[in-house]
Amino acid sequence: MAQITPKKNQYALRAVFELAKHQGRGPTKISHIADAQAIPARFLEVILNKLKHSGLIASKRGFTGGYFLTRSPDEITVGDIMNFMQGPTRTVDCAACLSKVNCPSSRRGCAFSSMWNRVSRAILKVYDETTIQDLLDNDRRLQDKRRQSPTRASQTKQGQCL
Amino acid sequence: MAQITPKKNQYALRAVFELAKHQGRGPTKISHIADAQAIPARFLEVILNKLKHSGLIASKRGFTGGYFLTRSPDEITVGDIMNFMQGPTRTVDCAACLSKVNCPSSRRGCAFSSMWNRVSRAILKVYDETTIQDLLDNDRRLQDKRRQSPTRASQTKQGQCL
DNA sequence: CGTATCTTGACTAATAAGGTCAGGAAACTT
DNA sequence: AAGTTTCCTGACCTTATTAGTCAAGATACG
Repeated sequence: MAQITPKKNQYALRAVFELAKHQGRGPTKISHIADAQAIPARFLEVILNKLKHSGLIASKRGFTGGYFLTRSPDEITVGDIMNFMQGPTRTVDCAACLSKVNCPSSRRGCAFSSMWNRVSRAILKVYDETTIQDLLDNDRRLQDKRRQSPTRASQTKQGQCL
Repeated sequence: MAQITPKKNQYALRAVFELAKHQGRGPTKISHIADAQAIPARFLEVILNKLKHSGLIASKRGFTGGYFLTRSPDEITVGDIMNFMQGPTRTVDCAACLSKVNCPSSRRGCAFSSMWNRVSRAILKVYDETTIQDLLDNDRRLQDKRRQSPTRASQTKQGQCL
């Protein structure tokens, strides 16, 4: 099935989400994030390292080291993460043009370009409107629900679902 | 770069678009569509054949054969094509869930699921709102513009741009 | 010093996308 | 009826992208 966004980006998002959970309580280790969010640790190393270059997260080495957010969760949007992870914008020059060289899209568009642009913007809009804090709130709300009426689902290990 | 939708789907859309251009003038041959829309002919065979199973298009064999639409272009949406091309919906069960087995998404959701669902719906909405006729109208409008102020871009072979 | 952590780039494996081929079946033309 | 032109079908191949691993190094703490 066509994925909305590559796993790598999902991992990045979930890692930031996990960091947000620990916000204010010192650095969080890769190994912990990997565990909590069910991400292959070695792969996560690569991702977090890349993500560091965005400035959204920072790190500290050594025994008490780990990663942490540089801003509060309500000042980070999903869009910040997604945009960084997939180079600059899917929006420009005729999003899905097959032959960018000959496509005069940016000046005049082609029959399809306006639709692709609307799609791109629609996706971006959702990402930009969603902050990490929103996700934390979702999470909290769901946990409360589960506490009220526990089921088999509530036993499931954390971090399985993106 | 991450593609919004695979080329196969883009080809399908462009093929239907091309058929719409010839609507009412008898079947259009694969070879013509392939040519007009710059799609590899052999690949297009596969795509059109699949698309036939959606009922959106039909075919006729033999010397005067080819493909044609079964409804008028304003009764076909891009969503019809996209939905058919990529199996049933990207929306259900936690669109991007990593571990569908353990994910209780459909009943309770996870912190991320509501966002993924909003993304899916946003995409689908654009697709569903756009008819093939809309694309034809775009195309017509752009051609008129070009006729008024011809540039190098206007010389470009047709069908390069999705 | 020793251990635990991040850092980095190069490497490999798996999967999906993109595309091709050959042989057959229908339908028209003459 | 013969021949040609088209669609039909499934199996096949190739390439690009995604996913993931590894090893050696650098930093920091105790």
